Amino acid sequence: MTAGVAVFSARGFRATRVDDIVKRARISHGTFYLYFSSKDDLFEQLVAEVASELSSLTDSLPAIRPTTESRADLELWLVSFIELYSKYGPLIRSWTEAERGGMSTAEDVLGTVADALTAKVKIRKRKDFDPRIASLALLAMVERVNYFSVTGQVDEEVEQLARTLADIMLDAFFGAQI
Amino acid sequence: MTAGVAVFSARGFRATRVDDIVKRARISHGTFYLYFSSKDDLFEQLVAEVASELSSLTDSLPAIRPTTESRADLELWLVSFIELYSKYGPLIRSWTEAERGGMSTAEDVLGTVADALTAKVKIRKRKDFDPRIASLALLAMVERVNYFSVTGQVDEEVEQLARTLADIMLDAFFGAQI
Amino acid sequence: MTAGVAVFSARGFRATRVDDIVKRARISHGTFYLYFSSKDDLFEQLVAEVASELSSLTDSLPAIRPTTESRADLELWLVSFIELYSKYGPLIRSWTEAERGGMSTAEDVLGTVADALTAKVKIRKRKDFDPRIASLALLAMVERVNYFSVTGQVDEEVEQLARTLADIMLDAFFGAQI
Amino acid sequence: MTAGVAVFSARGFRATRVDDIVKRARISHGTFYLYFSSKDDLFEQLVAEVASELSSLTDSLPAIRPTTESRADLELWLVSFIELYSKYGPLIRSWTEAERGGMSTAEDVLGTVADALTAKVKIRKRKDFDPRIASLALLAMVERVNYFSVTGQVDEEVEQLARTLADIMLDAFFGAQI
DNA sequence: TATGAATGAGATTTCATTCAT
DNA sequence: AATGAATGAAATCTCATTCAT
Repeated sequence: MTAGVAVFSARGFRATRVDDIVKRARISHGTFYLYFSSKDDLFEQLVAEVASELSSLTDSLPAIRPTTESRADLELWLVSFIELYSKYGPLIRSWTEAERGGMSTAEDVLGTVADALTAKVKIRKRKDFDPRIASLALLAMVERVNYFSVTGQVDEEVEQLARTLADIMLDAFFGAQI
Repeated sequence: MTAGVAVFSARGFRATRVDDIVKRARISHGTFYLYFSSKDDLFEQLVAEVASELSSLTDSLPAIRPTTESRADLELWLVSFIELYSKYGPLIRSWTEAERGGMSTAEDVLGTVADALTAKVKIRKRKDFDPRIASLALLAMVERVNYFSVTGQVDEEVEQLARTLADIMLDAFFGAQI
Repeated sequence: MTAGVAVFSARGFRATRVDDIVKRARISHGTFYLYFSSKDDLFEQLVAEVASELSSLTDSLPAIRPTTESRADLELWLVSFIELYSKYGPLIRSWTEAERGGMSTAEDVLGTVADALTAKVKIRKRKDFDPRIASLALLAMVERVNYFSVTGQVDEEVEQLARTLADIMLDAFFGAQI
Repeated sequence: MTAGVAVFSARGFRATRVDDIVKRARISHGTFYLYFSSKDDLFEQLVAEVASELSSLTDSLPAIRPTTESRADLELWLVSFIELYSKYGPLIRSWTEAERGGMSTAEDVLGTVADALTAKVKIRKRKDFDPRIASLALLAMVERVNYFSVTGQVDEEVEQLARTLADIMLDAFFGAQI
């Protein structure tokens, strides 16, 4: 599974051959099929793992309020979120690869996280925009910034990133900096 | 090329067979190879087209200031940006699929747009965060929201989306609502 | 036909595409098929031309005797033979490419020349070897030496080559230098 | 590889389909590509093998002197050379087919053998001709005679052929029969 | 439990030939 | 008489999966 994460992340789902995976894992093709019924199966197991971690993280999302404590909580949560993305970001991207019939998509899962975030916004100072859209937007933001961070195109510390993103999120939700 | 956009968008790069493309274009395999030297070649031409449109759009990005006029300009620009994404979003996503050796990546191009955006922010009220990160973040946001919009998971009008996103961007840059 | 000789010579029969030929001749595919019913047809016409020239040359082969005059005649003839090979050598080689059903092969034609040569050897001083084998051998020799000459790996004048080859041939037939 | 020799010999490089090879070898296409990365690759491996055998044979070439012992040695060597040609002759011919970029050509290799032969001629009674040309010429002769022998157009025993060819060679080099 | 050679269906690509203009 | 875009049959090559050991 570790090899799977590595290779799917590097090449995307369709482009990775099970040969790539078994070579990296230093096992034989036969052994691969002893543990996974197919390439799809491995991918689905991986995705289930990510979805589950993402779901736990979602459950731990703090209430979002325009207060200093809430801000600190959000920053901490964002650090975890960013770290999850550091590990699984490219895998989640490859999950997005179109037409994987039946399987829940990365977008579905992120939609769920966005819904949770929406639900956590306790006070709405701004009546003029849909908090769900904002949530979606903000998660995308986290994801992308993390991607650039991972690829070395942005070189801030995780804590600094979390701070910047928390700023943007709180401004977005409450219309002014705390 | 139109058929190419359609099929690559629907199925992703690796998953589309040139047979899908020629069937949709109602031409033969032979004809396909008359105009494109390979499946990769078609994809690269498509990508070049998108990159070029994105580049033109980037050039037309207005100055970002905490004023009402600037806000209106930004909203208009965002409408164009969203529309470009409506057309090419899934293609850009499939562009991300795996290391496509040599070719400039979707991320590279978006990084350029982010740089342009950064340069357009004329007044910086907030000294505490990197405008480049903010730009990256905000574009990701636009992209994602658009995706949900295209797939029908969000059903606001383009204008309403542009308004919401402009709000978030200006708040992010200037720390307060105009 | 000129383009055909050039391209078949350079790439061999199977490897040349009619596209190569029409590009070099600066005509269209349509025009090609106006004059030749197929790629095979062009090749066969070319081959017929070569076979005919070779046949004329064969007819002019002088009697081979261990005399100074005969030697001079043979040298002159070899000059013509070498020149024919300079022009058509690679084409004849590509003619050799196996399995060209029905068509007379390059080997058949060279066999005919060898038979003619055999018939021209008027006096046999050496009873211990088959003049037909010698003829075959000697023609091969001319062909090969010419090939190296054409490709610049041997840089003697045609006349010098003819002299050397005449020496070998006469020695071969009569067992001693004239 | 055995199947490859057989089919390339019978049909030439371009004309043989990998389907011909796998059918003859009674394996699947997949298996073929397990061992050879392409049709070209198999051919190159075959060619390397031939070049290596030819090179060994070249190393064993005896010194050429106008003596009875030398003559016997040369005859023995020619038998080996003819036998090599019986096995690989048509393959070597198909090697000649067209520019096969990068790969050493059959002509290059034969040039090497000719150089070795030149170097082995210990005494030069005749100052009037280039031994390299003679060597080239003589090898061509062996090759061609062998071809006719293989195709049944000449039906002498290998030993008899070797004898005839040795005669021609020694006459050529020393200007008189031993 | 592990292996890896073998498979074959399916993908991409080539190119001689045609035919409407 | 000439064109060249279009064709499609046939070739090359890929890779997820199996199975005898």
